[in-house]
Amino acid sequence: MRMSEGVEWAVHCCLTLGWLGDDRPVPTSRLAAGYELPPAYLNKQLQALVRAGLLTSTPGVRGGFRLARPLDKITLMEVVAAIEGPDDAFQCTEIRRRGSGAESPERNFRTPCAVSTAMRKAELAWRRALAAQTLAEVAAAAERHAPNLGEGVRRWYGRG
Amino acid sequence: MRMSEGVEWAVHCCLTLGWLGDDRPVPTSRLAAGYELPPAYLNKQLQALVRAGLLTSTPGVRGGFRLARPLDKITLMEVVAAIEGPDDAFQCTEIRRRGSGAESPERNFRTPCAVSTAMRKAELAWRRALAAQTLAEVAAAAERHAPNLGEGVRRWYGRG
DNA sequence: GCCTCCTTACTCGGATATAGGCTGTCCGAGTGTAATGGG
DNA sequence: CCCATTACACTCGGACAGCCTATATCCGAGTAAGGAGGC
Repeated sequence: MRMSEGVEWAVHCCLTLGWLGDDRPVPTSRLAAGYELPPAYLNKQLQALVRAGLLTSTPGVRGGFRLARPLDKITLMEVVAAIEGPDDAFQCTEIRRRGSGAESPERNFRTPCAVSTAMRKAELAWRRALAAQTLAEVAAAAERHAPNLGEGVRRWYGRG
Repeated sequence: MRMSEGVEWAVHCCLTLGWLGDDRPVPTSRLAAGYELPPAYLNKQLQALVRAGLLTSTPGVRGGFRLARPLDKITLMEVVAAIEGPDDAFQCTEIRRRGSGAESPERNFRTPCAVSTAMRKAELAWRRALAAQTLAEVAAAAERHAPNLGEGVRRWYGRG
């Protein structure tokens, strides 16, 4: 079970957009250069963030992406869901009904599968932990070890 | 991010072995028939459980697999780790060091990446929730809705 | 009748194909800019 | 000098290949059972 690499890219790009701060959109090419990522593929990931309502895109010459909301209104859960999709990692295929289960009609399969319930319980804890952290908190944690991080980013993007 | 289907198979097979109860090993072909699963591929998953120390295998005519420990000594975390491997779902590739980061030598990259830390925090919650649930508890939850479940399984496997 | 040996069938274990999804790339539609020509 | 027009360069957006892992399968090594033969 490996999470898509796009999640890492998406979180970092959102943080960068937050540090830049102003409302001028940033094109994919610039963000890709800022992390040495393949521009076209990064664009694909940013499109997913737009569809999820986390970013807004503006076409045209001075176009690009900007945050749809401030960082303290975006949770890690939203970014992960935007890239990875809404499905749970564990997907119950109801194998309990097949084979031996099919031959015991006295069992009621209306009640949810106990295995699925247990796995879902754990995933819920994961989702809660993701939803409890906003991107603003992550940005603050990053700046705790590098106080002038935002300034450096603004300088690199030519927005000092 | 989709978890391997083998996790579901592994948990259900362990529960079945627990319900059978006795020490006679159960071959893969029988377990596969009990859930209508491809026998050879199920065997591969059970091999992983053996390597993880959850099952023991015995070759030969009356061979097969049996539980290495009782169900209350096996957690969901162990089964997931046995099938999915020990790696975290989110793998930090340190993109912060590339591009703009490479040109700011004043930043200290000794401290862990804040994004990675936040994601790891959520995954830790997931792992804790998995480790807090034993297979015995899952089996008990399943029997709560179907009291004679174990008996039905034993009958199907010819061990009434 | 009992013990030993041998054949045999069955099981696990790893090596080998196949498929689906993530990764990566390319090209077209659209838009704001900037130059250019006319008034 | 000012304004309208037009060509253009740049951006997003979706459609198109490549690779890597999960899925599925097959065959060989090993083992214990069960039967046959000899004592």
